[in-house]
Amino acid sequence: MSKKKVKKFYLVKGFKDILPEDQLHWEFVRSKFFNVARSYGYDRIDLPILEDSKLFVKGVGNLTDVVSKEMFTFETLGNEKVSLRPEGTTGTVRAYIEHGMVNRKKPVKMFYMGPMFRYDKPQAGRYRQFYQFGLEVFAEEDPIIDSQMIYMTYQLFDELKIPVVIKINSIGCPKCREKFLKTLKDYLKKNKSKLCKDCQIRYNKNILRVLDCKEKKCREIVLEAPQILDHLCDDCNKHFVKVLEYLEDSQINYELDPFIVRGLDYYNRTTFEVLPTEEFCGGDSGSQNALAGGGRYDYLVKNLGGQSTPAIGMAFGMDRIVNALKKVKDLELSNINTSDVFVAQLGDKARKKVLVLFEKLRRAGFSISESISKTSLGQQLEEANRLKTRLALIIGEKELLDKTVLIRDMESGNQEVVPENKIESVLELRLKSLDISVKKVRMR
RNA sequence: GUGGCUAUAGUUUAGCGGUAGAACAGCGGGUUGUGGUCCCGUUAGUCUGGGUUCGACUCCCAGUAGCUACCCCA
Repeated sequence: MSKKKVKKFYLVKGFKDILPEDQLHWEFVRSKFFNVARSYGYDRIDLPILEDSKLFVKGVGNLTDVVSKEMFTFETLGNEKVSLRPEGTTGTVRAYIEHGMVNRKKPVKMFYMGPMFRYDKPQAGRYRQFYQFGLEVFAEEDPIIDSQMIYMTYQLFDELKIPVVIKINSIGCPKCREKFLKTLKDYLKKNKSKLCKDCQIRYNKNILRVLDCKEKKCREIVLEAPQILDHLCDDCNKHFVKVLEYLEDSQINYELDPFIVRGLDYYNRTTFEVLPTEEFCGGDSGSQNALAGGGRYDYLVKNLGGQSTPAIGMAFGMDRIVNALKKVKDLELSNINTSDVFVAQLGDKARKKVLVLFEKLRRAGFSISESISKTSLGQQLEEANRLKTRLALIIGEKELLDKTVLIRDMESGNQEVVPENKIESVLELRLKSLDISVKKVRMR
């Protein structure tokens, strides 16, 4: 025996498989998203994974980390420079403009779901291909939309049984931000030498980011720093006050957090992030714990060549949410892989019969399963047991001759012989008496 | 991109400078016309490449991968 080693093929770094055993959780999250989005009047849109690189450079901003060092960018055979989308908002805006959605009934509400790609160093809760669910509302400036989105988010996590806190801030409009940046710069100038190395760089490059530096010495300085909330212009201030007003008296667990600065250039006014509560995380919070985030982007549509259109949107990190969901204790996932009836066979003729019977019952709407490649009855019933199937149909030589079917209750072990032509009605009766809804349609 | 930690069957893991052991899962059987429990059998492993050594899974170095902190973000 030669011990030749076959070279293994590894997953590409930062990419992962979502295995069958994880699909219940994913399915659960997806279906909650769909339900909530649809009930709030959002329509689905599916966008390409590949877009013109320029779109992201212009939309997200070429100074952002996401665009400047985290994009999968390459040239096609036709020399087009394209990128795997790092986020969903920009593409949605492109579609909004490209399909003349300005002319649609306002507001235009859409949701999307799919993989995003960022060339980041992978670690807990961070992958190079990850999945986002996103909501976008176009052509509505009213602050109640901001509040409703936060409201919706809270409902969603409530249904998922993941306790969260929503951190809210307003970063104003370009006008008030400009003024604020000056004030901030003046303040930090005095303390510049005390800031960490990174912040020295940020001071010149993106001074806002100094505000959410985690270094102790920076935090101390930042605590005393002027806050954008105190420097909003009248309009922005009014808008934000309204947003908060609408949230008053709600059950929503939210906090004002003046340090929520988003990393994408297009944001303005209301911004927010969703974090699991500390009690829920226990000790191992991990630093990649933002489950969702978003905000207004009132200038993006115009910036990408459309008419000036106010807009707001947010994205949910599905991988992280699924991860959090696994920590939820009293979670009841309806197993889409279970069935009510199992068909077993013995002998080649019976097998052939079952091949057809299975299809007949399936079409009649029964939730049914089989293990037709197995020959021993023991193995088949074992499978029925594993699938937690309540009833099993058994067909062997004897039943073939008599034109009957044996129905076995897997829990009590009781068996009854039923004429072949009455299978469906008897099955229906038995299931009903077991309080199992008959002809259930598999949830997708 | 900068640090830290780790690497043994599919999974979780034990171990020793000289034969790598278990549990779970899988497969087969006890029981080819009756599942769960139980019993028996069985498949399968030291990340890769160097070095030290009579001998390395063990010690050293490098690579790779995973985890993790920073960064960034979802």
